[in-house]
Amino acid sequence: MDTPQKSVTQIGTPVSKLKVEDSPVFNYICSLSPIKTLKSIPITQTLSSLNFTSPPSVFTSPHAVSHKESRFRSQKDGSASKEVASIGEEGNEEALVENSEPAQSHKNDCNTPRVSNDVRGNGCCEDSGKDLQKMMDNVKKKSDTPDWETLISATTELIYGSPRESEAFSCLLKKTSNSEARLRGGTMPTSKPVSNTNVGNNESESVDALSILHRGVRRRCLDFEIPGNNQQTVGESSSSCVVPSIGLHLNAVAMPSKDNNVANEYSFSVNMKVGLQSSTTPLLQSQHDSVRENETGKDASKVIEVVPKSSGLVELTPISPKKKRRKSEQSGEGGSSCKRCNCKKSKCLKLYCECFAAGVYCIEPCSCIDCFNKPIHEDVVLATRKQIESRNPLAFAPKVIRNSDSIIEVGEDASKTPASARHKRGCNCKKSNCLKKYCECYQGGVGCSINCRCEGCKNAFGRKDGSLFEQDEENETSGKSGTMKKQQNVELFIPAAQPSTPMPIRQPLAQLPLSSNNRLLPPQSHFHHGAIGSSSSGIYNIRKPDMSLLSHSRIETITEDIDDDMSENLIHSPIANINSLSPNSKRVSLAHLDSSESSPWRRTGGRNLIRSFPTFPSLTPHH
DNA sequence: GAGTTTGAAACT
DNA sequence: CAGTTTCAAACTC
Repeated sequence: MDTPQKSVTQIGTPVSKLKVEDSPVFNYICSLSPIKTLKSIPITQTLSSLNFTSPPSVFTSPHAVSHKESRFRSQKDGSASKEVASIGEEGNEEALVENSEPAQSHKNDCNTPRVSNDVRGNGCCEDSGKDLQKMMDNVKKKSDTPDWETLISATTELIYGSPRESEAFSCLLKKTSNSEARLRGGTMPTSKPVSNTNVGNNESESVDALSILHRGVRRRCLDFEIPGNNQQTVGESSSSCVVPSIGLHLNAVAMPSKDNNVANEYSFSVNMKVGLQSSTTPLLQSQHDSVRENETGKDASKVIEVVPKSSGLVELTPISPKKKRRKSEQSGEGGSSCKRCNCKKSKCLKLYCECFAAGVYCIEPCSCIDCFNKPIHEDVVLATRKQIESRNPLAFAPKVIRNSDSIIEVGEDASKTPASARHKRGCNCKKSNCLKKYCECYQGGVGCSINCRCEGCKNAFGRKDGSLFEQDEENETSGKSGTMKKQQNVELFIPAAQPSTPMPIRQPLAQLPLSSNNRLLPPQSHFHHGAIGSSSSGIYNIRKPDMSLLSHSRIETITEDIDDDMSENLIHSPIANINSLSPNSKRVSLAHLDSSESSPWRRTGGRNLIRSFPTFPSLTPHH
């Protein structure tokens, strides 16, 4: 919460305010037409908007940044909508507000109520300067909303040169759900009118789209994620996708099973991107939701919808707690579900909470009680997190880590142990024989190792004693140690016992660049683990990495898919050249990127290459 | 859906 | 560091 304030403060600087207020044009415009207004206000705002996106903040605290933006956005949204309303009919205003709420609101307390209130509370046109300021104030109070819009607005501002314009634009976008509008929008005039019109008519449609977006973003309430969305929205329809914040995706990715890491990484990457880069959205889409893509017929709408979904959210649709769980079980395995917790006593501030452990905020689908793992309580979350980390620096680190060796192995010898990925601390199973998800190793799709203190280990992914799979087990005689490792089966792998259904081919793999995982396909969850960055990279904040974990922190996602879309997008880590095998055992080559490369996202021949930023950007040593 | 089992996390 | 308790997910019925 603190960090956001900074930005807020910046934004709220008197200077901008004065300018805005002073501008005669502004007043005039406000009262009359949004369009003009847009033109009237200039640079000042732009600057402030820029501030929001400013990279520094991002680095400082991804979370915070996102917050800022998100908040800002909500404000803007509110103001924008209000503006429209005021301009138009008052009656509509209410309607707008109402509509807007749904988008933002969540069942959970996450943010919703406030937003709506704020929106209503803000007067819009009266004084844009004041308005802005109010927004800032409100922002502080508000929780967070993810915000694409913020990004968009920022972007648009840049483009348009005036906050108002951008605002109008964003509004338009929202309403229309059409990115193209933006393009045309060069002329803002249309924008407001459009919005008004929409208000009365298409509102629901546009609102829905927006809501979807919002939800997607908020789902996890990960700030980082939002930015990406925004961008997407903004840039979107055009081929240039917005740079999405990976965060979104992460969430999505993360969800399936426990994979905090993933989420973290994404978020991180998001931060990096906050600056508004071009996006990779497609990736997301492809990764998680190629399916969904089909749903929307229109590009623009498509974009919008897709984003959220990919972001993780799956959960656009509210789900009852129970379903939640089930869903997580099911979809989770599929790899596309989100994390949802069901905490009752931990307030979601302990590692018991999957969301917290994963470095993500609890969201709507969570059925937790007295949840503090929300943007609103950011400070608490961060503090708790620190505390836990102080106790155990690796608490939020990926649970599954790859051996440094693995890299080498990957490139050269597929044959090596599948187990190159191992659980950080090892399990301590006594009764489950490491054959159930109670076992973290099993759940993570990795074999047990020396670190494990399990009894009667029968881990299908590799037993403590060194045997690889259950098959071995069954074959017990042959199974024992190392011989088996060599088989390529491993690569293709999927333990017979594997609980989860085979990963969809198209399913993206988030993997640790280093690990041999690339070759292995663990049960669904596997990829999560691999992918996952530690919380350290986390959503909540970025901190210096554990060197030991760094390698993991990067994500490599490769989508290989049957679906064209999917296949086209690749996310990979900058770290090293890695040849990874898809589940199919197809080889997916990752271009090796240097971490140094400025832009994470790359397009190659029409294919989108998305690179995730290293969790720890500069730090990545990797070996 | 309720209850049980399990093992990690937290606590002492 | 070991033992115990707490917790929530995983699992069973």
